[in-house]
Amino acid sequence: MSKSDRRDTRTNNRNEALLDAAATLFSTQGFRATSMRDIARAAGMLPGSIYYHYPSKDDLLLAIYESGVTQISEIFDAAVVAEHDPWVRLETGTAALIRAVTEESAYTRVIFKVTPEDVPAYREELIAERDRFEDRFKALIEDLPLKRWVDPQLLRLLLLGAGNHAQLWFSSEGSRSAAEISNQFCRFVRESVEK
Amino acid sequence: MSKSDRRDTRTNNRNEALLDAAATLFSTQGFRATSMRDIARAAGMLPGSIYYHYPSKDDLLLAIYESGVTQISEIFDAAVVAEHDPWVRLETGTAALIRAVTEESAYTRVIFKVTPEDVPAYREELIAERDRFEDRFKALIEDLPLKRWVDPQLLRLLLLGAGNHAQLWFSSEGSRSAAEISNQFCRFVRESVEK
DNA sequence: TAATTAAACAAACAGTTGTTTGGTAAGTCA
DNA sequence: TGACTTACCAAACAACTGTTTGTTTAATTA
Repeated sequence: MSKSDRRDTRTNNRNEALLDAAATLFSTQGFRATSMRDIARAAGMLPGSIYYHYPSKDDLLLAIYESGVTQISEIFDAAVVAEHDPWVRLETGTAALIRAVTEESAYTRVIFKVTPEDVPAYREELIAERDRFEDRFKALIEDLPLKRWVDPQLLRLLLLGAGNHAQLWFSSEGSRSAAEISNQFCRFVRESVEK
Repeated sequence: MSKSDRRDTRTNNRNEALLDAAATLFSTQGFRATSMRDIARAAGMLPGSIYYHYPSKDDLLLAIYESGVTQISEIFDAAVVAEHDPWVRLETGTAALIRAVTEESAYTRVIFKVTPEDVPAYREELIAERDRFEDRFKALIEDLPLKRWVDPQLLRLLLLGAGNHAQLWFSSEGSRSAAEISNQFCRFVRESVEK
């Protein structure tokens, strides 16, 4: 173990527990409903100690957001890369989205629970982060052979909006898996819009 | 003008201005981001005066929610009642939904901006109010002649979710009207799912 | 071993939150 | 006219908010 490794280990040790605690609380209660004291308690430290790691509550969220978008992007890419048919790619990508919204990690769920409007100071930054993922979804739609009357942007917003909304009704004990939901959603549109 | 009329007029005079102010703020900033002082200022009264009309901030929201659901239900019914073809009914109903989410009154927009989880004390009540509207949408879906493999519940959640999400991207100066969006959304699914 | 640094604690800060209290002017009604 | 009610104001309340400060402990480094 090198010097810098040992140092990083020590440096990031409680930092990770802090991020985990904050991500869990933000993803379940929301940003505004979660206080720094809530986070500190869950992370096993005092409120003031958080400020050694992050200069503000907003910065704490930004760090979680960045990590969450990186995670969902990797999950998405991994699911899609193996497929070649554009419709299969759309279905596996949509399934990855629904998993990220409803299950997966607290970090990915934060992205869909906390809206950029909750943090005016970092509104632009959070939107830019989101776009890092949504651009991937956009590319998937653009590869589809669509009828001339179809507005690809609206097709994207239909699926993205429905996926986002799954957060409110999806239950992991429920009868339908993310894959089944994704399969239905894509079948709902394919025959109508495919050229 | 009868006694009770005159009394109601006086009683509800500023009450209405208060509700309007609160609905406007809740629908734009959200529930938690809006303080009683914000509302009082917008309504032209002092913070404490609000408590003459409503016993708590939560009750104020509940009143707005009830009014909003009544409004959207009337708008929805009025749009749908004139049509007989189930697909046309779905399209006009969806258009009414999108209008209620994005334009229309502050009261209808509050329903989609403020989630029941924002007000734990009235969570059940708010969900029940929402259902008053969503049941209408459900009935529309149930009237559609669908292929056997189609799960009507998921079809409902697809359209409802996408409509809900329009709140985040719809712009009234944008190129697409609520009717055009609704038309596209319904065409996206019809040929695929229709028996 | 001595100096430095990482990572926290303990306690307070100023501001904001929803809410309560006591008072009051104007309108209603017997 | 006098009792009562409506609809507010003015001021305070306790609790909570994100954040800052000074201090301390333990590990690392020179």
